[in-house]
Amino acid sequence: MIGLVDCNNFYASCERVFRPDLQDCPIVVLSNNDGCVIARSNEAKALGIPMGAPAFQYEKQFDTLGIRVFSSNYALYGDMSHRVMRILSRFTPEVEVYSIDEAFIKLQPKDETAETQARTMRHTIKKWTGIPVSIGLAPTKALAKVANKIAKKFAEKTGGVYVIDTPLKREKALRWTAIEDVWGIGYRHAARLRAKKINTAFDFVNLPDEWVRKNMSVVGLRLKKELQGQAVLPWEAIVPDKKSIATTRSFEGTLTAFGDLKERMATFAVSCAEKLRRQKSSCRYIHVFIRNNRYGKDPQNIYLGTTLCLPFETSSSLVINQYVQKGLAQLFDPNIAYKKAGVVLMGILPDTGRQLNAFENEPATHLPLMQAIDRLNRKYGEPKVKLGIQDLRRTWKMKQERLSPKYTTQISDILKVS
DNA sequence: TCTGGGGTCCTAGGACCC
DNA sequence: TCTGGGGTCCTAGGACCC
Repeated sequence: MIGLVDCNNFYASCERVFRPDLQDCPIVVLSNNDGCVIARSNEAKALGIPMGAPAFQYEKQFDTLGIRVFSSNYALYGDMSHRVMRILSRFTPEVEVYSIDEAFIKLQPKDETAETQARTMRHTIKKWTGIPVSIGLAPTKALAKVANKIAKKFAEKTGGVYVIDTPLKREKALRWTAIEDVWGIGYRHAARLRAKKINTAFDFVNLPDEWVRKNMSVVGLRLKKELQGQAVLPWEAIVPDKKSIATTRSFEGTLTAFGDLKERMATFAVSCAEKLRRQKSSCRYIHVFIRNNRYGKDPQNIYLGTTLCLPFETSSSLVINQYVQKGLAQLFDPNIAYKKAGVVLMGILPDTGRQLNAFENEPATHLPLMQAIDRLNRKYGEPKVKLGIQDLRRTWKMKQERLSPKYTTQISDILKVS
């Protein structure tokens, strides 16, 4: 039996763990730069705050409706996520972490049914971390997703756990699931299917294979089989290496000065390189982009981007930044107010099995230096060792006006009980 | 004034190979 | 009249996920 464990309103629930006074309060959590709403408690959903709502447009409603607003606190969410995942692995060795707040699990029938095991799991997670979860059980991943939705939607009746284990329950569940709520059906396919009078998951699985294959590719076909109870999606036992690594940010205002942009891009380059070294890989291509405000009244969407090819694989912050700066210099146009920029590393390969270059003495990886820097920065927190191009005093801060304490990862933020 | 960030997979078509 | 067959690699764009 495959289970999908999903933390309910994860970010909002994390904020609540250390603030029991907010138990029944509506809560929203904002994206980076306090831009838009990316998580809502049930109460906030009931008050009609949509996902993705721009914060500045909803300030008044937050205020009048008594909605508590938080900036994203990824130190907290990441740590809470770890705790939940660790608990899961106490119950079963087969855990596939799917996202920060979701995991697939495989449950073997033991003395207890899978359902009973799931209920114990749910109880334990709540007790040990304070995070409420829902669990859906079914023969396939896609059906486990459906079961999970039912478990969550009818929590009072299901107690947060729902099992699809008979053809009858499967059909009932599929009839209940609106087409746009199916995992793997986005708004585009949903619109096309709706136009074809395909309104539910049940309608979808009754479409002919050929039509699905032709219009939705093998991805759609796999989904159909999964919903019919035939498991075709692979089980990812280990987290695969990233195939691309990006650091991109919107700026609080806009930037026009070349020097400012250079400095910010260097920071993105260094951040990407660090992530790359963390997975013990090197990259071959670097994409650099700068863009204006896509919501502005400016001439319109301006996206300047270029992809550079390195002469050898590297994970050196120095080399990567050097090429990022080269790309930036090519792109920069002084007449544009830049709102967002980023660096994307591609052509990523593991360090084992590195391709040597016959025409270079030694690929520049600066590995010992990089490792020393990584160790220092890990040990002392906040990048203490930076590149010369990065301004040492200026630390570009995101707009985070409503950040909660790092309750679980920062010693000075730990709650004091008296 | 203010609108996130980071990913994956698939397909079609062009260019090329023997 | 009739013009092969079987591949690979790369890129851009589309669609999706959390």
